[in-house]
Amino acid sequence: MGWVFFMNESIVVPDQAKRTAILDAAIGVFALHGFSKTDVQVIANRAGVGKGTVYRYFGSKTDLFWAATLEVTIRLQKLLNQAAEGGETILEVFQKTARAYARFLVTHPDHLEIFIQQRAEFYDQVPETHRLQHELSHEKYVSLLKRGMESGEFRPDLDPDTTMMAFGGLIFGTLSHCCFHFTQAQREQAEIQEQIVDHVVRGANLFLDGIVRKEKSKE
Amino acid sequence: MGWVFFMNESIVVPDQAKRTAILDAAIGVFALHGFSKTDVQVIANRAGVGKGTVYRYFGSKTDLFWAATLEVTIRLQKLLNQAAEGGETILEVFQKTARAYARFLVTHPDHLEIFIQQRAEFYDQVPETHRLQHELSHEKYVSLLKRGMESGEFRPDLDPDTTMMAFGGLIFGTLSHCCFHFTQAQREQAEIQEQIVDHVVRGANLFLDGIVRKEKSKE
Amino acid sequence: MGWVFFMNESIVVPDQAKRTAILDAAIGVFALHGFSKTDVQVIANRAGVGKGTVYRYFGSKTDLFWAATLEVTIRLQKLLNQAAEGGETILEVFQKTARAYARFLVTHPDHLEIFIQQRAEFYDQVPETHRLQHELSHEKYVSLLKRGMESGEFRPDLDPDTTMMAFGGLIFGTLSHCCFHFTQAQREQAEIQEQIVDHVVRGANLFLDGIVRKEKSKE
Amino acid sequence: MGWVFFMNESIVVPDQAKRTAILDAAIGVFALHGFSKTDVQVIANRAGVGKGTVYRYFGSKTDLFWAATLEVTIRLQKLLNQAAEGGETILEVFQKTARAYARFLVTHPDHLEIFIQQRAEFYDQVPETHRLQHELSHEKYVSLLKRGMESGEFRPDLDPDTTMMAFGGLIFGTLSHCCFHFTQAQREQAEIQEQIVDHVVRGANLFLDGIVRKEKSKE
DNA sequence: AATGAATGAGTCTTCATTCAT
DNA sequence: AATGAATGAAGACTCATTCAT
Repeated sequence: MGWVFFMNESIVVPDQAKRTAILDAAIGVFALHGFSKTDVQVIANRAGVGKGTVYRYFGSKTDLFWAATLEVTIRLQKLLNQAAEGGETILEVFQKTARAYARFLVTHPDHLEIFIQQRAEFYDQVPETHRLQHELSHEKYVSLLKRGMESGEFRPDLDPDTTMMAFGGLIFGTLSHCCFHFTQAQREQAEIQEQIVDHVVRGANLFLDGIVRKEKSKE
Repeated sequence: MGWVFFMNESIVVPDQAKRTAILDAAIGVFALHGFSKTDVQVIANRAGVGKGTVYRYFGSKTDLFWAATLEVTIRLQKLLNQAAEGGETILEVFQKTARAYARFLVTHPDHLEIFIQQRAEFYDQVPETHRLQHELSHEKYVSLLKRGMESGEFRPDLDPDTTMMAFGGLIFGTLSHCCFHFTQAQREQAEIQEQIVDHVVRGANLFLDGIVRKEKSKE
Repeated sequence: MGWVFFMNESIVVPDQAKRTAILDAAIGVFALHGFSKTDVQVIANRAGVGKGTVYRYFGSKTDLFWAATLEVTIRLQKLLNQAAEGGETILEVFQKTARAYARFLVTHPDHLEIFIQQRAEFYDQVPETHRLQHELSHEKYVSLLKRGMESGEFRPDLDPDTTMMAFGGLIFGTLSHCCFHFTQAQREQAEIQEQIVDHVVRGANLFLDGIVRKEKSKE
Repeated sequence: MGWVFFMNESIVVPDQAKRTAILDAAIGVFALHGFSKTDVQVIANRAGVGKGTVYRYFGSKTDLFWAATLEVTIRLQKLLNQAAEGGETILEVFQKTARAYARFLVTHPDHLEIFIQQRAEFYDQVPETHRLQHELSHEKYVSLLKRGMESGEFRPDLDPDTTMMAFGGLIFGTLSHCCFHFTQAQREQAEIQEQIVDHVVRGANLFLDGIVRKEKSKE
């Protein structure tokens, strides 16, 4: 699920372009049909390679799926890091991150679908590496949150772990729901995304009352 | 996903007890292995009937799955209706409903799993009847929300549709996340559920500042 | 390899006739093409059943092969027991057994082939049950041999184990060779079989005679 | 199986050392896994060359196997010729040859395995060249046997063809059996080899009673 | 000449569904 | 009505062989 933020690539393959082509095809096809209903041959066809090549690069259908998961995660993480760059206050970093997250899920429904498939088909079989990565990214945001609490930006009585989990769940869960009930066109309206982020960031009551009021008084 | 609230049973079968046995078995096995990896024979075994009987009662693996979805939905809906009964204010109705929802998902991880499987495997193939039921339940809560806005209990500037969708997504998404990262024992701690509901109901900023303040001053 | 003599059947299956049909087909096809080059579909076709049925009865291609091995072994063992029945002296029992063994291998080249395939493809992976059966039959003949030595029918200085192994190897090895170089018609000539048995039984010097006695008197 | 004794090399290849490396690797791997289960890539790896090179030198997996067979045959034949050199009587030649044969099979289980694999996988598809070579070697020993019969060393009533075939079968069959049931350490005990050869040479009753006696009197 | 990446034909195996008993 | 044996379509995966570099 949408919970991996840092990840560094290390697998070496003969032809990086071909690897990416297969991965892109895999993401598309897995997202379209779901893991189980996907025929590896279809991925091979879409990638313009032989079936054997898919297996040469990824070993098995399952491993290919995990690679797709990783790829999506990496893309997401890059985006989030970029998005957070300009943030001056911690709140701003969170807001920018959340907005980027929402935008990512909404504009890449196939990437979102990969996360959903992973949860549905592999639940408790997440490889240690993936799980570790998630841990790291979780820690990163938790420590950010703590700094916000210490600096007085956020309520000091928050439980950082639970809050971050809720934070992630809120965005991911809401967006999943949203993706399911709205058309792609509707989803892409900036307004809806904004509203969701607003729900999450402001709604989650991260900040002191005074700050809330100030923010409101700006309107 | 957790979005069907009303549903009335009409299918007639020779032996209701046997039907229920199969359905219970189906829910358990689908939840345990996921839809694709489930072998109908296993369901038949667990239900103590022949494989042919499963097909006599439900026609196909897919139809059996939809029946399981429906069953879970009905159970959820009954629970939510019961839970809401004592609510005096609209807010209370929402809170009680949300708490019951959270408790249901947390104490019946297999029921939650059914929703997840449905989303993952059948995405856009939801039968019209199911979709309609969801519509109805959505409308029910939307109209409740509108009444709350009109009566001044809630902020008057909310968009009822989006808010309700967010509301559902928040609970469902957060709980899914929570179910994935916590152990069953941890999940069942009332405190965690309460916290999540709190995030959702209060955090979603359903009410005016005054109400928030009052509620806080109670502590 | 031609080394299992006792075996009692216990597997229960719905339709014994069908089981036998598949087994017969399997023996024929495995013998014709060898284990690796055999397509299970061909066995199913020859047995007049669906491929799935083959798997229902035998689980896997490999298990089917072991079942075929067992079947051939059982048939051989029955034959040898019958053949030995009329024997009055131990020598006669051995001779009758050896003749029956030779006749079996020669008249059932496909059964012989099964033994050869087993040796070639599964060498050291013989299931414990099969190995145990071989042990038992080996013991049976070894004790027979010992009785012959004690009663004075055979040279008393033989090493029973080695002799029995050589005995089996001689017949099996020679027959294999023979089956390879002669046509089926030639092989079936009683004379050739007789000659081989003669080589083996007399040649292995199992019995006393003038020459042997002299040899002994030297010691 | 073990039936080619003369063979002259004629294939020309660019790099003889590389050819031999591949051949050695092939013998080892074919013997270890069997023909069907052998992956050509593994042979290439063990030989330290690319897979393409294997195909450049040997054309196909099957052809490589035949080349391995040939190589093993040549090595065996050389050994047998050397071993026979010192023999003064025909009997001695046979005995020395048989002993060398036994020693070869016992000390080179992988070479033996090649013969077994050939028999199991290619039965009746032996290339004409190989078959011819076998014919030649068979003739060689048959004519030797005839000379022994004419010179009075052996019984004059033997059928040379059958006897030679039995002779080969006896050694090969017994040794195969022996290799299967004994450990390598046990097999290498000179005593066991001697016993087998004894069974074969003396047991096969190749000679007149008088000759046996003479032989003994020498000791 | 040597290589090893790419290929796809070939097979095992599973399991939803049917249907005779 | 209930059963479970039979079926065969579907799909993952392997590996001999080819061929561009």
